[in-house]
Amino acid sequence: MAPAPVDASTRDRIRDAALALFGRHGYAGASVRDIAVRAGVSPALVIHHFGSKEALRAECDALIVDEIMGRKESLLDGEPGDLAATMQRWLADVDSHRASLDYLTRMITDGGAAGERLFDDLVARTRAMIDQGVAAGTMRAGSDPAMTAVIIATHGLVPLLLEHHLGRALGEQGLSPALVRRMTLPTLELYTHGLYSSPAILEAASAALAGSPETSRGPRSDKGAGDPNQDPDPPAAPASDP
Amino acid sequence: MAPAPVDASTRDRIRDAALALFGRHGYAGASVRDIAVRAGVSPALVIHHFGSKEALRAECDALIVDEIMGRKESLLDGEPGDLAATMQRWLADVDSHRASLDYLTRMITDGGAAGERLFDDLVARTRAMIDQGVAAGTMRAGSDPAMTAVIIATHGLVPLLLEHHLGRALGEQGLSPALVRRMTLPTLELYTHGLYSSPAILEAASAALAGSPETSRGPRSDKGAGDPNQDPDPPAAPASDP
DNA sequence: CACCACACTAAACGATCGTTCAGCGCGCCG
DNA sequence: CGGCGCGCTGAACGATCGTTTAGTGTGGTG
Repeated sequence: MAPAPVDASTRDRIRDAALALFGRHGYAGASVRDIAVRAGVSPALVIHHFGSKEALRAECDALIVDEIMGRKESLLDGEPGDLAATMQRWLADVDSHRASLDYLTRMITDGGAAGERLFDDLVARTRAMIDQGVAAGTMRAGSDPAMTAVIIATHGLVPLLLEHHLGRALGEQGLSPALVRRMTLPTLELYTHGLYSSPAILEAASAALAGSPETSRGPRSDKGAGDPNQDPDPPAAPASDP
Repeated sequence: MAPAPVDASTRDRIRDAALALFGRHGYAGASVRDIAVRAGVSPALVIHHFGSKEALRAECDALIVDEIMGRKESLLDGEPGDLAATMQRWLADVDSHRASLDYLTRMITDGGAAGERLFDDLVARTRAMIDQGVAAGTMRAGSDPAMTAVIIATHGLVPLLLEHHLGRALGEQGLSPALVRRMTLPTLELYTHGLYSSPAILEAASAALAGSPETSRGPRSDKGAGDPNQDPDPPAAPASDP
């Protein structure tokens, strides 16, 4: 990896240092002084070049957006799947893109206009990819395409958001290439066969929601949440303890 | 909602204020003075009661863990699914549990021993639930049960982690009960039928991975290992840096 | 009443934050 | 050569941070 090439311009070195530290510690957690030390300059020079810490952040945002969306094509011109393709490429060698991926995670979690645009674009591209897959017959059409696209897109972000937990829970530190590869098959299994072996739960939930379209006081089956990790019994079963 | 009941003890009021502000702005983003103002006391009293800001955080952690795991049962005694069931109940009316859910999100994302234990426990319970489902015949057994449990568990956390984006992308603000309900069917569809209409992609990826178990120069099928969703990959956190 | 424990506060301390300021050195242009 | 722009720095400013200190009032107990 080449975090801080000495031959780069001083301004670029500061920007790269900011990108690395914002990504690792968050915007609030990375001080201008820390950034200056990493870039080998004085804190005053950081402000001199960028005007303020917030403006420096904006420039980092723009750089990452460029890197994700592709420098040469506009946001929506490429193939629908190329955002995912870009991320795939990044996955191939994690280490060299670690700073960018860290920063991307912060953009999505820290909240901000740039992060919102990035997320919305990711959802839009996922939606287009699904529509294309449905048209080609390789994917199933869901009952709520907009929501399905959001769900699929967010599921794709999980390894980014929970990298640390994923690595730790599986005996590695961080998200190694080996871990990424290990995720492939179980993920594809889930997206090919699902988890449930019968449509009983889906049908039960569907019937329950159709029966109580508004806030349901009645059926205890309001499983609303996004996870299937609810108890394996059908929606009618009550959930127990407080 | 009742954020600060006046009749509660002062100590509890401080703790509740800290929980709300830590959840909303993060640990670093919420100052002792802010917490004191919200609790209607002086900043010094916060330290007087809890010793330090970090100790206050620890008490908030413990409170939330208690609330999630259930006050009366030990962490692993209950039914395998009851952690998910608890989250289900919380999501059923998000507004009244807003502070706890926000804090839970921070615990998982901010990194810390309590958050790690929480995550690991969630994965363990998810694993147990899947094993139980497989034994009962209601779920399919995956090729990598440990990884499958991690994936399913993390997918369940998505609505929490990306609440803001989810709401915005779907035209609401935050995670409304209506939105939670709307997620139910598409999620269950995904977990029942999957996304792909044929096992072709899974089989291709399976063959490719079997052919190159170690660092693969990559199946040239552009989608090969990749599916729509896996985008991510994060950086690890090495120890050192200036 | 005397005494003390304790909830509680005002003020301040030292550290660190983002930012400003005055100035230094050096290369370029007249 | 003289001046000037500019990359760059050390020092400082004011704000805010977590925490400490010294102290006040009050209520219970001897």
